[in-house]
Amino acid sequence: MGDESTTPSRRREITRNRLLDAAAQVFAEVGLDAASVETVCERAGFTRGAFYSNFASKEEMFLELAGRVAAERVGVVKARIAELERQGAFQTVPTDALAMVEQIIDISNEDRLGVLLMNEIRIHALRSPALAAAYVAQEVQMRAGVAQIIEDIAAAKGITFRVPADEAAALMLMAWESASVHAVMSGADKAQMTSLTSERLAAVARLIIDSPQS
Amino acid sequence: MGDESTTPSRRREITRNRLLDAAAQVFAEVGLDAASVETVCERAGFTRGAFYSNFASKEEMFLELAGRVAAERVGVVKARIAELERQGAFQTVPTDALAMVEQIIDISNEDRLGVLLMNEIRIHALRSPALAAAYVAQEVQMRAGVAQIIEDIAAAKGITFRVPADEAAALMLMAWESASVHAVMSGADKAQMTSLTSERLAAVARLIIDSPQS
DNA sequence: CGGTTTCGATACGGCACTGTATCCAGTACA
DNA sequence: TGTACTGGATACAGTGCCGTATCGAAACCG
Repeated sequence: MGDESTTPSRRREITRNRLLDAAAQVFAEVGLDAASVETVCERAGFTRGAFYSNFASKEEMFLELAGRVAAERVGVVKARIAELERQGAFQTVPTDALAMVEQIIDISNEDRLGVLLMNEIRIHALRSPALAAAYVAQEVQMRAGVAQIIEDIAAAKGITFRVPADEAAALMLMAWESASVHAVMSGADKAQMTSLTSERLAAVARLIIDSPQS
Repeated sequence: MGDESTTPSRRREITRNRLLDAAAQVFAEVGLDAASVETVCERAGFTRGAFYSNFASKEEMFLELAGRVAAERVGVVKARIAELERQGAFQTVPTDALAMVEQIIDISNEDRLGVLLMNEIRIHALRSPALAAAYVAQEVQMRAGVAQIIEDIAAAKGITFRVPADEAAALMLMAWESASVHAVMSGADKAQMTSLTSERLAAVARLIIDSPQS
């Protein structure tokens, strides 16, 4: 993905980002198809002129947004790994599965809109090969990252698992996604979301860990 | 929810169903918002006149469709339970987790469009309380049904689980949904879908079952 | 069989959104 | 500080879709 040709000019970059931010909100709220270009622009404080000067179409913009979201999510996990390794936190990580999970989750504390946006991306990925590619790529990265964390913790605490780290990671991500959806659907606020999600993830973690906890 | 006032007339019922069937296809293919009432009608072999004579709006129709799909899914599981109990099949169920799961799954052999439709319903349920209610109700029923099957199998084969049947059921459904999505997204055909899904489910089953298999 | 009712087709007005073409202002650079 | 250019606003024509109102024909019933 290279630069177009010339420097994208600082100003242009800013409006692009503001448009993308607004789009993330609007797409999450009403969905890609129901969202009009106009609504996105209003939210960003621009008119459609600015939009078509920066993006070829709503769909093209959505593709870029999806990539951006994916990159950001992966980045958060990567950063978390680095941070944990840097401060050697794995030794001090609590024994309790629930507390353990909560510590990891808290970083990627996703809100209602975030969940909606990811689901919006997902369903469109089910219909568009281009989006699907981006989506599965992100998922692979996420799984690798989570697997890394899992392995680190396991090594530090002498835990063994009943399944390979990669599969464990897949299960955790699956549970995380599922729990988020349930939380949002039952109208939970952010605190409840975190609570419900981490509880559910802890249950999976207990299932994965080889030795029954104390 | 009672009858409107008079008998809905055989003819009317038929066109309603044809419209609903067409809608299920179209909604699955392009999504609720992108689907025009006209497209649905064309697919069903009617004009918009027929539609507005039968439904107040596209959204109202979607709500009804969602309920119908939910009822049908639950019905399939219920029927499966009845069938298994009738023929006392639990004794003859294979020991291998994978074969076991495959036997159960094969009934609800869902295709690409089915997965798309369920995801479409789900994401709209995330935004509409009415749909959310229907969705979680269906999920509760499904979980209960699957839990029933799990308990029956466990009793028949003297297996114990590391988690309560209800939680095990939730995990299985979660894995099932997740695997279906992955299969569709990677462009798998129906056979591959079944294969991938049952493999994944078997992995979860192995994780849930108390004693490591033979 | 003839009247009545029901149901779906056809016709119409209207709206929201799209994409482009043109215009104006702020910015950079000499 | 003047000039060239970039970026966003405004204006416009076109399109698709919606929901209703009206009409014709098939089913229903005495």
